Amino acid sequence: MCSGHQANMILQGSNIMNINSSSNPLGHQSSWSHGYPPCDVSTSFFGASQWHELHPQYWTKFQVWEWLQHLLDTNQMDGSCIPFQEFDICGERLCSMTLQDFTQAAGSAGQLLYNSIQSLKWHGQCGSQMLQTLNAVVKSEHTEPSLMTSWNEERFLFDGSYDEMYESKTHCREEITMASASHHPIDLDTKKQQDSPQKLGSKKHNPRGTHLWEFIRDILLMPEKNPGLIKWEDRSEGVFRFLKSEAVAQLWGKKKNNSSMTYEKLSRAMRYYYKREILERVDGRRLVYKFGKNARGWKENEN
DNA sequence: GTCTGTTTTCCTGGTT
DNA sequence: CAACCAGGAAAACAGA
Repeated sequence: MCSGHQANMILQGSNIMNINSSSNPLGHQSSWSHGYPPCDVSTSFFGASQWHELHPQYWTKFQVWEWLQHLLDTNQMDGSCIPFQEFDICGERLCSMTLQDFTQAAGSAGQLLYNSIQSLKWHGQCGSQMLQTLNAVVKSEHTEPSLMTSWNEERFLFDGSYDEMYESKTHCREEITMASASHHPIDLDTKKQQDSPQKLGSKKHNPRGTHLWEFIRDILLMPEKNPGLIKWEDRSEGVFRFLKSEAVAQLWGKKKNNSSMTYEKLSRAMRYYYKREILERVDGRRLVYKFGKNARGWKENEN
């Protein structure tokens, strides 16, 4: 997965970048970016997030989204815990929301969101105290130490942030059901005992990383940060097309720390998905693929 | 160390 | 001709 070296580069970039900086947080100029708009896709899509450096009031919609994602990641909640569609708002609006608003918008997760935003509003950052509070309320079923490390060491790596959100949807749906049924915060100490080992082991491979198809999906799901790499051809049918095939391959290679990745090789991996019905063939259309029945998390109103 | 699932690499041949 | 597609074979890789 992500090497420490790569991790450090990204982390450093995200920490030192400021709005006027033109430096590439990944530390080099990608050859494939030549000829593209002056936008490093690896930066704009994955790294160099600055929501944590700005007062929430000044967040863009996307930064609001990143904050939500951060909460999910940090607390090992999954995507269905927070209805992102309810937070298609900028920071100013977010800051004006009351606890009631949050609860209305996000149900049992509302309290967490409210606490977090209050802390950010008054302290300017998501401090450890905050995380402890959050962790006390929604704990992970995972116990690996890395998950409990400070978010600023881990959370801005482009590894795993979006996939986890989708991979554990089912799990969180249960959490939400439990929490709303009991009107109590989610107690995962109890829940942990209820989970069977098999269930916890259901995330067999790739617990933190991402599969190629998830990587592709996540690019598609972030239109604001997807500088023309891949686009939906038919959103409801899950049909999409590569616009910059080699750029996507390079980005994938960057994620896997493999500088020799090409679209040729990426597409071979994509073709393996046909058999597993993660993708369906789209005949006669170059660079066009379609999500299959075993691909999850791409539908607009999938829950 | 083995097993297994996934991805990478290389390849041949075909299509747009 | 370049770029892409299809899929076999085998190696590499990572997690269990």
